Amino acid sequence: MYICEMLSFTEENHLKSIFHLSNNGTNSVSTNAIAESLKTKPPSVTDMLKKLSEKKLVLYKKYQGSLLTEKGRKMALNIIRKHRLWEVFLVDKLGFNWSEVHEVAEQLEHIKSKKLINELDRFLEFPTKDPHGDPIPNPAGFIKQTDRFLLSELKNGEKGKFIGVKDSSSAFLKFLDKRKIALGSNIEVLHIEDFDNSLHIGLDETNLSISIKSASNIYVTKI
Amino acid sequence: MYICEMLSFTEENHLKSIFHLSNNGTNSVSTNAIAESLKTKPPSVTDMLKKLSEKKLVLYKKYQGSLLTEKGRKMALNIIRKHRLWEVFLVDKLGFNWSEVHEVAEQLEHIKSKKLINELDRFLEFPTKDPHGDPIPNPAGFIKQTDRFLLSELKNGEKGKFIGVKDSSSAFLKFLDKRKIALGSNIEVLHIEDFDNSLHIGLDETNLSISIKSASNIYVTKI
DNA sequence: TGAATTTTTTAGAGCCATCTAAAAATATTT
DNA sequence: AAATATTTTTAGATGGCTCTAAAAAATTCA
Repeated sequence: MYICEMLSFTEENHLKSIFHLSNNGTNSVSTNAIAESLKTKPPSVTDMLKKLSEKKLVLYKKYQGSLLTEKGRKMALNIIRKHRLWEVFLVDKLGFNWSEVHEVAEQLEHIKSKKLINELDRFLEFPTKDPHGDPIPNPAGFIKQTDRFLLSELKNGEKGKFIGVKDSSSAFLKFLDKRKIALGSNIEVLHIEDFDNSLHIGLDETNLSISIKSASNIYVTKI
Repeated sequence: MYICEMLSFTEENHLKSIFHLSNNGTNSVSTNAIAESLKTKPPSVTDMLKKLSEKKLVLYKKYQGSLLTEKGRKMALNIIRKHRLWEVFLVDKLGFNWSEVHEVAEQLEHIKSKKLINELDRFLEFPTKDPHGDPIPNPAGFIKQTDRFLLSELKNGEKGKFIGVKDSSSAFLKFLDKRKIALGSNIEVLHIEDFDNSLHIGLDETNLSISIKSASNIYVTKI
């Protein structure tokens, strides 16, 4: 029988970080980028890459960055699945705001129990998106990404439906809350300011103006 | 502002173990007993006791055993509160059997988030007992124990209501399941066998016989 | 009470995850 | 292409948790 080896929290966090930095596991990722995203130092990452490489979860060649193997990618997606399901639980069942769930989910995602996560999935009625609009991988590690654009990529007059955020920091999510920009909102680009590239947008019955920086953190589907 | 310091998993497990071995924190506990209950070795426990002693969670004098301080007792109860609330969640919401929850709850109890546990408590509608009949401490660390006896302490003809187990190992819980002995069952001691102290008991409409060992793992209230 | 036994601690080691400082490799710039 | 800058790795150290082996203290027993 195949026993899926136990990874430490640190190992799991590295896999997840590589996945996120690599465009769904397709690109190779630099050591420094991983270190920065995990708020650790490059030498620690180098050590970990060697370990993950021995476990066949990462392809690692000195000085050449690292790439997830298929096995590593599957494990990363499993952790992400857990993270996102827990986020749904926290928001839908426990009444958390979408800006509060990340830190707690970072802990919950490391709980080891197949039954737990599958029963949680059922309990939540098999959600397909987390509270930030990100897709939830299925148990086999399959994930489907909907076609999406950054709001900043839309041209004058184009319309989009807000389906996700790029930066899901608490600060940015609270920023959106304050402006009543919620997942599912329809947004129309009314005008793009030449001077600072800020956008005038129509949102439901109101108009408002947001910076280019904010607009580059908002994913939309064109409608 | 008072920041409640972060304990490691290991520290938390030691506190919990001391609590369980000390009759709710009232007795002093031997190093070997802790080691055995945590499946670790005595020298590791000695080291940990020194650390917990420095943190004022335990009163420790060389060779004299260790006693929880009030602060240590509160922290232990907080971990137990989390453990038991998660057990309720697993059984009531996710459909786990009471014999399956312990290992997962051992992981979940270490998640750090006040809001999480308080919202979970609310979501579960403030349960007072876990699936094994053990009382759930309140957020302030207050726990109330109902008057109880071991089934093995009852005399011929006495009746009790099954309210909890002493040994909540998966094996014992499955043993009870098989015999349809469930929390809340009314049990009458019909006869105590001289030869091996085994008990003939009446349970609902049926009679059955159980060993003294099993009977000393079953808590009842006299009725 | 003195010897034997048990319990507990100390000493010393290893592993994991982390760090800093310095060396090596790669990339960039002039 | 050489000099410079950046990235990455190596070397070496630390702290947390674990262990075994041996010493010390406490307890039990004869």
